[in-house]
Amino acid sequence: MTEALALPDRSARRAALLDAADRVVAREGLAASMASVAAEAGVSKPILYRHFGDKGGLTAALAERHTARLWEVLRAALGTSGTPRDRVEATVGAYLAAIEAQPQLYRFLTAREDEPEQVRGFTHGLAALLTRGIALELGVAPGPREQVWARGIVGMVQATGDWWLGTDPRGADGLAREELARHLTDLLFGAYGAATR
Amino acid sequence: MTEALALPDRSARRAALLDAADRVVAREGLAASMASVAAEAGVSKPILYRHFGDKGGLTAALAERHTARLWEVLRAALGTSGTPRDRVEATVGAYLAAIEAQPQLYRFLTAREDEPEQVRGFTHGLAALLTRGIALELGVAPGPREQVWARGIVGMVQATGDWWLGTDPRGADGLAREELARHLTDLLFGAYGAATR
DNA sequence: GGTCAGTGTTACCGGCGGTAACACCGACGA
DNA sequence: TCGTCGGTGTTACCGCCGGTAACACTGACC
Repeated sequence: MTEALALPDRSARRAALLDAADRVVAREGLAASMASVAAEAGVSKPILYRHFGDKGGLTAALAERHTARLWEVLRAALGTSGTPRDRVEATVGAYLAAIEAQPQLYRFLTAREDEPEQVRGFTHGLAALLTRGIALELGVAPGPREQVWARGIVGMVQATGDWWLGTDPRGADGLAREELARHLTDLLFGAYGAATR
Repeated sequence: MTEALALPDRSARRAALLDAADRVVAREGLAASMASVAAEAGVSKPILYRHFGDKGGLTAALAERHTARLWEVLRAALGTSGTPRDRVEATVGAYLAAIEAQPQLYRFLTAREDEPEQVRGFTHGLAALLTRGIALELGVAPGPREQVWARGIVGMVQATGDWWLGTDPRGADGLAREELARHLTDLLFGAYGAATR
């Protein structure tokens, strides 16, 4: 009974809280605290905790909200016509474009998610998606090899992306996004091995 | 009360403090705090801070102490006779063996090193080492491509290693170290691209 | 009109990284 | 013999964090 009234209200509030979290994360990045999110939303902390449980819950909710859009972009990139290499390069480039557009958000989402087997997690979801994608492209069932490859590729792109965001675009090591994507794709397609042969 | 310590000079004290830090990190991992390190060493916090400046300084000192040994191991692995692929697999395996032997330590050292351009850093050092190694193996001067590849490989191995340490060795996704190293080496040598062709 | 669930608040907790302020002690010049 | 002075140690604190207990208000329902 009361739920019929509470539910729409709750979901609207939740959206408003997430809006506030978005703004704070965009402004403060990794340093975004629960207190600042609450202040930004014009409410007090316990409201935040009643909605999301703890900070991990807020992070997960934030991730869900943004990954939907990222999934679409990545899926589109994976659907690129051309060689498998083209598809990988497009996908890597799309991911890099996403983190370049909202660097603070992605730094926040990929920040060391503390040990307690947080099944939900941005990186975890990304790896799971990629595991399926790889298995599909290879035409096999997902196994340990696909899992390892997916984790590895995600780690590789995240690590280089993180480093890249910290470099001066105009500095000596300034690198265009396309060039970074090309180097990474080369690596994934055995350019290192080929060069040493 | 505090008796003792036949006038240890600064470097001896420093070594004792690092010994204590080693023990605490091995025991508490990421949760290791400055207070516990001080307690373990039987001194008070300000002593720690006078020696290392801040927590980043302690971490850097800990890293220097252990990376020397790791560098040797990796260099030995890179000197393996055989194909380039053999060398890469041996190197990846050596790194995985190191983090398997002291998981808590490596989790601590690779934990998100906060933004403030901490030039010293375990991951940074590793990437720099690998950049030179790759350039050497390719017979070229280190450039953007080598930097990207090094960062990428380090990120890839760290990410998978981290994930692997968290899996149950006896579980369904239990994976032997050698198998993980082999999958990663396959990936680096273009097995994914080859399989999709 | 009294009860009661839900929504909101304030004010607190323990723990963190980091530091100010003070106590002690041996060396040394008068 | 005394006084000062620098180095080494301590205690006790700061501000901030994530998280919560305890209480105030409000409005629907018997």
